[in-house]
Amino acid sequence: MSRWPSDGRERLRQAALELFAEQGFAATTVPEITARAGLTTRTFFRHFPDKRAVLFVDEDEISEMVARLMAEAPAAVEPMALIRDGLRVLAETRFEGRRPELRARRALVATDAGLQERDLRKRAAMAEAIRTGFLTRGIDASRAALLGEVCATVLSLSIEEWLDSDDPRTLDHVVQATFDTLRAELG
Amino acid sequence: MSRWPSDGRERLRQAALELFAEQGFAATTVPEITARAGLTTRTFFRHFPDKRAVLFVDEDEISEMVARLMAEAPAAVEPMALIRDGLRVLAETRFEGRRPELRARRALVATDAGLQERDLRKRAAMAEAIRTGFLTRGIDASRAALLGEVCATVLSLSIEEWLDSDDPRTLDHVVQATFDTLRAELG
DNA sequence: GTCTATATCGCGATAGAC
DNA sequence: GTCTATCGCGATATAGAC
Repeated sequence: MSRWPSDGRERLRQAALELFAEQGFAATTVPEITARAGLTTRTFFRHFPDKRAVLFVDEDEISEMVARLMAEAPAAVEPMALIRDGLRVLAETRFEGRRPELRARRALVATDAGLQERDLRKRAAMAEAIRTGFLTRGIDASRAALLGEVCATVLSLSIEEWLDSDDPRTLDHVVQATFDTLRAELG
Repeated sequence: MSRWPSDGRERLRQAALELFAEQGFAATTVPEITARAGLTTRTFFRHFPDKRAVLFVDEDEISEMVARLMAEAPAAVEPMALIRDGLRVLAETRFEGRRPELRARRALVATDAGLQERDLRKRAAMAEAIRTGFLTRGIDASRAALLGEVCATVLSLSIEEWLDSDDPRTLDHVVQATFDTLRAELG
């Protein structure tokens, strides 16, 4: 057995989420978090690059998932079809069924400017992953960048609408509706 | 008369930009900046909310400009026409002729994650200003949000392309070309 | 203007897993 | 032995309170 209870990272995450919920993000200090987790301040920064990172542990996972989905799709699949299918998979595996949890997280992020900026970086990372995926598939640079940004935009707006409402539409339905609205707007 | 040469804010900004260029953003401390400007650390934070803000002094101005342009346009102007004209004005008054300066700024922002996040917030602020403008003009909420985001996306991608190349196209031309590409992509 | 809290990170030591 | 997680101490910068 280890001298220290294992999985310190997860204990730190749990403690941090509890404290953020109890007293807010800004009012919670790293020493408070580590005290609750039974660790030291220094240890916190070995696991997380900064205090905000606790709320964005899955940031990289989405980009990796996007990269994998795009790499695995047959070369013949057209860009917009790939986007449609990819967003459906993303919606079903990472969003559907988590509405309450995601709402709570959104409310917390809304309380702090630093968290909002970090959230924007997450969106940018997704756009970048899509751009890279299309470049790898042989799409030219400006088309790839445009597809990445539009895809990230449509997804984030759709998530907002989906979280705002209580109607039983799935996120994927909202995404398709957003694309339709966009087409109508530009056309 | 003041005991100190006036316009401390501008001296701070100059000193900061020099030091950022000489040694990088992260390696430059606020005490260093204020020492060069002949002021105290406290004075720096009276003028700027944080170290990054030095590079984003015009952040609010663009949002205000967007709000004004949208409020002044006749009610009969269609959304996409308003966007087209608004982006043209923005491109001509705030970007055209500043390519070298904007390139240097972009290179600096690229060196620091914190600066990139702040840059993303600037983009988000613009999208939000456009969204609010359309809401005021009576457009429904989801259309307004979509128009704001798409507009911000097209502008930022166009700026990137315009800064990347040395060709003599104006930013406004690149913006229109980006809209055309987007239409083709979705259609 | 001064003072202070807090975030962040570098370094060397230590404990246990393998 | 090596590798990794942790500790304890301390330094510095940012940022805000007073």
